[in-house]
Amino acid sequence: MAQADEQQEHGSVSRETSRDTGTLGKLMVLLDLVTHADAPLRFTDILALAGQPRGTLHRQLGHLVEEGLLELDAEGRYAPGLRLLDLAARSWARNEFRLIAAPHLAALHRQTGETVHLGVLRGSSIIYLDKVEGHQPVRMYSQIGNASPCYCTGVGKAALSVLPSARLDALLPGLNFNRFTPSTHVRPETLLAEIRDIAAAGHAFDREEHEAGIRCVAAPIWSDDRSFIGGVSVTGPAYRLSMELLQAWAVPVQLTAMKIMDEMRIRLGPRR
Amino acid sequence: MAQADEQQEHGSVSRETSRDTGTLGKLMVLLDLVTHADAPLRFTDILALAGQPRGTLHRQLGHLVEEGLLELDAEGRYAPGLRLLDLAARSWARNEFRLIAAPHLAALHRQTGETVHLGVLRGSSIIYLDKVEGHQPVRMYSQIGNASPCYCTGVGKAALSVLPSARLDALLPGLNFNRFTPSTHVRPETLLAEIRDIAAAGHAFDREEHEAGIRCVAAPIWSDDRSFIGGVSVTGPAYRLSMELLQAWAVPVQLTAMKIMDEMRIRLGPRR
DNA sequence: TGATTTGTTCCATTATTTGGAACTCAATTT
DNA sequence: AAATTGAGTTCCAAATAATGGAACAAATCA
Repeated sequence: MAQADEQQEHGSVSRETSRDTGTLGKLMVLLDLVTHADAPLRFTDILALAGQPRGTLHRQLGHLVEEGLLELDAEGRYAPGLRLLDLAARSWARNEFRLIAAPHLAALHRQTGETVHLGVLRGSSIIYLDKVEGHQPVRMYSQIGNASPCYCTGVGKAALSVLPSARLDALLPGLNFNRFTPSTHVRPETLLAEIRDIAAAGHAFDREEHEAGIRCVAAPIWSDDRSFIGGVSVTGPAYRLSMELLQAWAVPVQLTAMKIMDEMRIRLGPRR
Repeated sequence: MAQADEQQEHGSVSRETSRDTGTLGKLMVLLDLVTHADAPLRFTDILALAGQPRGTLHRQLGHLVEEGLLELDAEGRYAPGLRLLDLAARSWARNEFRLIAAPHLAALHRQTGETVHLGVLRGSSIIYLDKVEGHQPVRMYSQIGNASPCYCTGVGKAALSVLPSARLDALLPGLNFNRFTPSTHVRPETLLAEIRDIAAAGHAFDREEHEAGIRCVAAPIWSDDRSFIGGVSVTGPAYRLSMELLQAWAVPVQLTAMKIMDEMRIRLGPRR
């Protein structure tokens, strides 16, 4: 089983590295297809995308629908199912890392007045686990649970800066750089150079690299054995957050990250 | 210590009606086991709960972990995986019903100043799809995605009131009533009687039936063919929301439900 | 009306899952 | 230190489920 070890899926790209998870793997490919689409898919659309025999696909989709992972509307279109929400809600509610971090995020928010994010590195994506923001009407799922690329987000670059070099070397070639803004990294070399600087400084900036007009400063959070890597950030509009201000906030952001790590060692054991 | 932040409702727990979804069904049982537990489970715990041969279980869990649906920590304990968050975020972001309802929920919130919920009936549970609330620090997953029983929530009882009687008759005997507060319904007869009243009135109250000190008024939302049933509600603390006030709010809540239904007919087609 | 696209069912073949047992490794007891 | 227990992992013939081609409906089009 010469399988790629651990790193996986870069965003919405198809999974070339087919995992050896038997039947489940095939079904997850379908689930990904439907959830990554930006509109409900007809049977034939999926047929073309999945490239499987009609009979097989029909049964697979039927199973996914019966389990509530997909939903089939009256017009015969497949959409992500509500079962996913229930499962995710439980996953989130109990996540130990998030629970530990929550009070520290709140404190950082009070200190800065800007939006605070908590994210985890998963493969080459950052999955946002929590955020604390102001009074705007809540659109939480718009961030929480969302997977963003690691190469153009503050939390992502901070996370990469504490990744063991072997894993970093394995991950970099697999990235497919997407130029979101003029300042997005698009070459592994420049990214790697910045990651070195970040590792030395202990914090990372997002200089409008993911979204024009949005800046952030982030610090990495990691377990001793690097089996867990994430980060915390303060984000806001560029007109309000000068680079000087962000530079000043690097200290409280790093302190927050350290407090979270300290508590993780206490609560989850120092080992890992 | 990480547990217990969540009220544990176990609505339709064990699946007696083993679905015919082959391998997927068996894996989903495991996923449910782990996500419904209130702490990470060790291999042996799951072995006891699932009642399967060790070899089989080991491979199944391995597949779930490899797909990111479960996570295995350094101490050998299984917890829900982050992949679920990503999937759910996409499911939520695109949900047509939620998107249609959102502006109407916001309007209702402006009108009442209290928390507004949007929920969908799924089996015998209400899954909350959205909420609009005040300025308190956001704990959104604490509601969104959460499955609550239908017999003791405003949205749930409103939903039941528009359920075709055949489906209601099929659903009632399967409920296992859990007395959350002194006023929780615990017998199908009294629940059925109230549902009749709700059907006549067009709105439902939650008189501290799910959580002591919390009241709400809700109205049902349904598609013509009843393939889709949900509801909208205004919720708040009993000391602030007298029954008279709730009674007065029944009108705007019902109006909100109707506006949402009107727009659903336009956007999703009147057929269903 | 016939032709075409779309969705569904069937079933022999094939591949995966199953489950008992043997094995490893660590912790605990004698 | 040796033996015992407990927890987790690996193996492989047998049982079972998935596969995919083709035939069958059902809608849509020309």
